[in-house]
Amino acid sequence: MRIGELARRAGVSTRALRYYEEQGLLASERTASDQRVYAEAAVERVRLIQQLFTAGLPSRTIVRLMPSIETGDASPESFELLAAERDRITTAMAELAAARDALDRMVAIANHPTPEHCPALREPAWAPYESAEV
Amino acid sequence: MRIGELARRAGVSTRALRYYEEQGLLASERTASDQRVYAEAAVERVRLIQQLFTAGLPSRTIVRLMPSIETGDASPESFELLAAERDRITTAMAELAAARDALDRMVAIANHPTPEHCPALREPAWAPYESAEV
DNA sequence: CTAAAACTTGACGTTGACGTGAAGGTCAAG
DNA sequence: CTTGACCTTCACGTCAACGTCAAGTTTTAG
Repeated sequence: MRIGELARRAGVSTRALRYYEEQGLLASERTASDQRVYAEAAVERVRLIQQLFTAGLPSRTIVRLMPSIETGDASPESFELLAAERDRITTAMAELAAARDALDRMVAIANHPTPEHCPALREPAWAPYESAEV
Repeated sequence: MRIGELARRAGVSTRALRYYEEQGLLASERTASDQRVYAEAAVERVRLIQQLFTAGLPSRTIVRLMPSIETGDASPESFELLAAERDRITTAMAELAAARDALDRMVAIANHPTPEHCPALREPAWAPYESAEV
């Protein structure tokens, strides 16, 4: 398949696919007139790349994981990289949960007509801030 | 307190604090010679801002939430915004979990000497990709 | 009094994953 | 044959949250 069909099927732009190739994330065969040709597996490959981008992995890191993706082996460096990224993602999830809790506290307080009775007010991670004391 | 102390206590740079003020996220009093002066509550305020940044909220959105933060009220628009961001964070957490699972599958496969016996190979979200069929 | 530390505004630089033309070749259909 | 969809490379633009000088002022310590 050519680049337009892959883009549609994988849900990305053709520009993104050329960018992936430029970064060494996605190989392609070429026709006699230099048009890119992809195998079926490229669709899922692109979706995996997108997933890793969404998880905050930069392209350089994904490139370094490519050998493991292609061959299914685990060089000790790749393994370490996988573990490190796994930890980073877990940390990011915890930070998201903390931020969501902060928003939830704001919602809870906003819903209370008498905030004096709300225990969340006594853990003021978002303490009211009127102005500075000169 | 002045900007340097606030920066140290909140764990950010002075540049960041001036940026927050520029974006309307953090007010400050000024001395006669225009130096910034902050109240104690600014420390936690900055930490909240950092937490929301970490959660992916852009400064424009945080600015729009500021009235709720300051007054503790819930204008319907602020409430909608809070709910929308909460949902976005929940979605982001799910995406992170999915990416982490993908990395875990790679680890699991790498640990298997005989991948034919590994059931994860039959859900190839990361299907092997050698080259395109011309 | 003086030197260092801290502060001010202003303005350009960085990073990553693309967007967006420009200027032109290629390919299936009528 | 020609039109229009699709493709190529090249290259500059974008956005956000700051980093990093520059050049001058203010505050603090000795």
